[in-house]
Amino acid sequence: MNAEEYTVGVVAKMAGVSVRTLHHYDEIGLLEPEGRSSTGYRLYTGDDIRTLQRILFYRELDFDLEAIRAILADPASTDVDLLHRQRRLLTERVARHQAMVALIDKELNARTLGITLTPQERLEVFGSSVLEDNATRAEEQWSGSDLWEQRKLRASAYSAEDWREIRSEQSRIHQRFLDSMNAGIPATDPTVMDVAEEHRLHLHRRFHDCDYGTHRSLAESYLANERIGLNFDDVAPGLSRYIHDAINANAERMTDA
Amino acid sequence: MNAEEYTVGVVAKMAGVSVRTLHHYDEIGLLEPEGRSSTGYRLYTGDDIRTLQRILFYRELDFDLEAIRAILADPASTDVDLLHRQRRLLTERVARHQAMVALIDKELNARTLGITLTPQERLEVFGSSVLEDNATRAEEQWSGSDLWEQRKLRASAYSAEDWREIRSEQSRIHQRFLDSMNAGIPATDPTVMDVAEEHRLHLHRRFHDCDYGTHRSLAESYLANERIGLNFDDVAPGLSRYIHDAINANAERMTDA
DNA sequence: CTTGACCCCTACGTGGCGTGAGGCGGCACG
DNA sequence: CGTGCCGCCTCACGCCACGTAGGGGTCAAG
Repeated sequence: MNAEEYTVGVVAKMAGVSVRTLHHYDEIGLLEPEGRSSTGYRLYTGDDIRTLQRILFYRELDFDLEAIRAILADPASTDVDLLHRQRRLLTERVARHQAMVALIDKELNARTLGITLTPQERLEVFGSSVLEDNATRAEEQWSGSDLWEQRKLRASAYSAEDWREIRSEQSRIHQRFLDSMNAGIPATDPTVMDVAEEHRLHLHRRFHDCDYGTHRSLAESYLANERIGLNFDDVAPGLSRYIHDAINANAERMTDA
Repeated sequence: MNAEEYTVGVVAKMAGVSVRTLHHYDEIGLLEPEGRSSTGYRLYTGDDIRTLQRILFYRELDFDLEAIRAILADPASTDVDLLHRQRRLLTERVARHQAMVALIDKELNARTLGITLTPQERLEVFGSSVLEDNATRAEEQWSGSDLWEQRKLRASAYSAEDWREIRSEQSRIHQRFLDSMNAGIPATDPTVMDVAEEHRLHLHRRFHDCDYGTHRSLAESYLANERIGLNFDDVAPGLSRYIHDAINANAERMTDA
């Protein structure tokens, strides 16, 4: 049963990394195999492999090897803060990538329609969704992260009864969006904007501060998510877009007035 | 109006990159500023900035600088195939990142509950979601991509009238899930499983082949997306999870029988 | 006893910058 | 008119996480 000793090549294949990588980890002392054969072959045990899996996990999260070494060395340093940080980085990246997929879709759509986008048009898109993003990202995402904290905090305080109530509020709002959309009413119709306003107030009361700007960026994220075909796009294709438009129309109406 | 000439520092700030990066791009001839001032200062024009934006776009997609150079050089290579490829890369990455976020959440949850995961437990997670992922990723993602093609193909054929019909089907199904959840009926109740089965048939008829396995992985993606707080979680928190559970219960019932 | 796959180690290469060092250019303030 | 001080310039070396090449031992099968 203790015959679980593997040579580099085997381990490499199992873990999906190169032999050189294992050599490297050995060199820098990040993962030294338990033993060597009489002929100098590295012999990895099951424990080693498990350590390797942890290493690869953190590597995938974009920790550099020194950080990983620290994590492995001090079991307590896998601390919550660190994980939160990584979570934030990941979700930021996901959001950016989703926006980029939306971009690609836009380009593809234009192409299949035979409309080659002018450089200008293309750059507007890049400008607003990639670069501006890059510039203001930190700020935006911080506020975004803040919202999340707030939301979590409040959510944790609700009872099962509260949740039932909240859900019924939500389902009513949701249904009204759906009905309007199915009836063919444009998202910019005042009655639909009213629903958007209710949606905003609902979020504000139940979850987190939600001014018009915040509401707008939430709408963006609905949209970004719809583009990759997740969301409840399966349940109601176009609904994300519809709600998004309504929210924006409402925000404009309210901030102009 | 032609006063749009910017020095490195300005451009760097605008684009959210370092001055050194711009120097580097100049060095390797990837982005050479249109001109220089009499004193040797790099002067970037609006066009240069737009090129930079494209560069950063592709960089975000993990193209190396040589590949980017090629793309920029050959206008025809911004072609549909390439975009499709990039779309796939992006969505794959999004999926992986989302899975990783879910992983982090799991770890965080365990920690706040004071349950330090045993190495064993942790490795089950790693095994299934990271390493196995590494091994079978290509295959999985291909089949996933297939569904998408099918879906798009079919979706493009529907008329506005069709869509109206489809939406009403969907909204009925959606509403039934919501009602059941609000009524406190467990997701594993046969009546709810029936809704899940209808959902599956709906997808199958309207969008793409959808056997129980496919349905299950769709359920997973709903869930993965809920974890990052997007989706219609704002509209109905817990609904993703509820539908997910119903789908799984239904799939089990059907494949066992 | 050969063959071919696998292992060892040494050592240099690479990509995409970061990080000085040493020295001009420009301009606001005293 | 000097004098900071910031921003720009050009070398040029450093860094990380490996890739790659090369010369040579090892192991199991035929």
